[in-house]
Amino acid sequence: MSLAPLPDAYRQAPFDEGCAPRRLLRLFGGKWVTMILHTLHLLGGASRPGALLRSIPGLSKKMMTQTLRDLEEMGLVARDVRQAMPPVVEYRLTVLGRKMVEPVEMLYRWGAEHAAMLDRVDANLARARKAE
Amino acid sequence: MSLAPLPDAYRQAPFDEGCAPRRLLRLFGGKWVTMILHTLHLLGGASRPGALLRSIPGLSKKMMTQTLRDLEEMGLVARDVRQAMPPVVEYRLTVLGRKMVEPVEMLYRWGAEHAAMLDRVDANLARARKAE
DNA sequence: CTGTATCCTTCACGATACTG
DNA sequence: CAGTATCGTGAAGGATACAG
Repeated sequence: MSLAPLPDAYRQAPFDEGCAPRRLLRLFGGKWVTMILHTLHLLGGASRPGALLRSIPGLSKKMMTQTLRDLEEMGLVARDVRQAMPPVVEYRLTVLGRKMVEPVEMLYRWGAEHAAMLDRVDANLARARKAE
Repeated sequence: MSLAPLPDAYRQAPFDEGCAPRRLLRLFGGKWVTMILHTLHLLGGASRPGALLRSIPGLSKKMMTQTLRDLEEMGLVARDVRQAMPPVVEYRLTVLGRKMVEPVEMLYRWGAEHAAMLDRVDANLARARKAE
């Protein structure tokens, strides 16, 4: 899996504080951001909070809404509300959001294809910690 | 940029706590992990700590050594020491490390190619925060 | 069902100073 | 030059209970 030549912008200042890659990683830094984007993408169309919550083991109601709010502010996710009792709420990716999902999908794909490698990394870690 | 069909392992349990993608993201969670891997890769061959430190704005000596130790334990980075005064130390990616660099490079590449999109995300965020 | 408000704990990170 | 030790802080995340 060899990589194509790097674009110019990449060569210029790949290490600066505010460079694009660092900003991207910062954006994905939160524990649930990528999970939620990825799930919204996989479920497709509009998703209700309950479904989202059930789809992501370990995710709490609080962290879900908090993360969704952040994604909303970034313009990656839209929230639709239909007043009723009980209320009906749906979340969906915006156009911008669908584009930002690309790198997330890359990561998920790569991770799934190289699970064995991650096993080795974990095994190395466990052995090293034990040797102390 | 359309994506190929998903591999089976990816379909099976993409949401579980211990699934490969989540482990990958967890591995990259540290603030400096990806930066250091990426830099070791770009510099190529063996790198001295000083050079590394100078290449990554904002990185402190402490966080550098700490992160390098972690990467060593994972088997991604090797440390060569030549006893002398002053001592000569070099870090290089292992075979495993060179493979694990792939997803990092993907992120950097994508980030660089879509800097404008990241600008929009940041602008959205700034506007939303200001509107409060 | 969806969302908010508190409280509390943890730990990742940074600043600083010191050793060989 | 490389590395360690120590202390302090903020922010992220989890548990719980409540509200519309």
